[in-house]
Amino acid sequence: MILKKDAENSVEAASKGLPKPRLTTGQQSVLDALQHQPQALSAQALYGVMRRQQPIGLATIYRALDALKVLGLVQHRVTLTGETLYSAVKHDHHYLTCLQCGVSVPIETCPVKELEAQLQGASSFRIYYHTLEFFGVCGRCEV
Amino acid sequence: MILKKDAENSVEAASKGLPKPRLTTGQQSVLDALQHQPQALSAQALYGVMRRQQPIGLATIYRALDALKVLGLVQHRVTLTGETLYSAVKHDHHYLTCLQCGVSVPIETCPVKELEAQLQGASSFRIYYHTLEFFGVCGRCEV
DNA sequence: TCAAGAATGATAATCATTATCATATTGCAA
DNA sequence: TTGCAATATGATAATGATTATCATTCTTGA
Ligand SMILES: [Mn+2]
Ligand SMILES: [Mn+2]
Ligand SMILES: [Zn+2]
Ligand SMILES: [Zn+2]
Repeated sequence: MILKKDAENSVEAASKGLPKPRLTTGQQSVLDALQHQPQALSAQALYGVMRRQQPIGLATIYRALDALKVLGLVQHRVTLTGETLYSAVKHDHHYLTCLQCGVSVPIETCPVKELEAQLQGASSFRIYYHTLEFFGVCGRCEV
Repeated sequence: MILKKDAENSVEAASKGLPKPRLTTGQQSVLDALQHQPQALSAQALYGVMRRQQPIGLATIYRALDALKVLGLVQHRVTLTGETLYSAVKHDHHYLTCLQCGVSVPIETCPVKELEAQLQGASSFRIYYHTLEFFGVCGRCEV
């Protein structure tokens, strides 16, 4: 009897032109969970969310996130408090952050698309995503 | 007798238009040390460098770096390994980094100057610096 | 079917950063 | 100039996120 437990392992994102990678069950679970989240999450937060659905280890989540990053399926950014937030690679996430109180305002515009394509061609890199964040002091915090 | 130990506390950088802040001796030392470094350093590395010249505590360095950031005199960025690197705010430091091996290639171009000025005007923020980094996989790491 | 290799999960170990707290320094009023 | 309250500093403990271990459980291909 053949177990039909292949969840399609659909990998589409940035991996165009690369031999389609097969994800482990852990990686697939983490990717699914991330794609169902409205905003970026820390590994620990993801752990809290996922363990309610299925048993999974924190180490597996960290390993999966790293692997998914290298595959171009997940992107990351580091907050001022030092925690890393992960999200599925869909659209950009850029912010204007106050160094004093930490408040972050999302930025819609992104002027680096062209440079990215340019770098992609000029370098030997396959670029998956980028981080762009402005730091300063908000009006409430300024003297 | 009046001790002439005021090291001018010259603060020029991004603090244009703000009441000139007086730096503590610790902050001034850290700023000087950073300005004499050719590249960004971690707080720990800075500790190693500075303590050879004068006695200073690691906590003081961390506190000074935070204060200097809020003053717009120091900028930071976080590496893939999780350590924060600091540098005096002079010019931008942008990179193209491999998620697999960690190699980082400096990028000269920066297309966000305009957006920054735009945000500066549209928001209530006083913007000091920004981070911009591209992530992907380098040629040596790609399958 | 089965063994080798890969993945997983529980847990210990790291390590950068923060919090404490006692001491030293500074700035300013008297 | 003196005295003191506020601030800064430094040694060290505590924290917390991430990583390393390692025994166990899947996967996979011969
Ligand atoms: Mn962008
Ligand atoms: Mn720039
Ligand atoms: Zn603020
Ligand atoms: Zn690489």
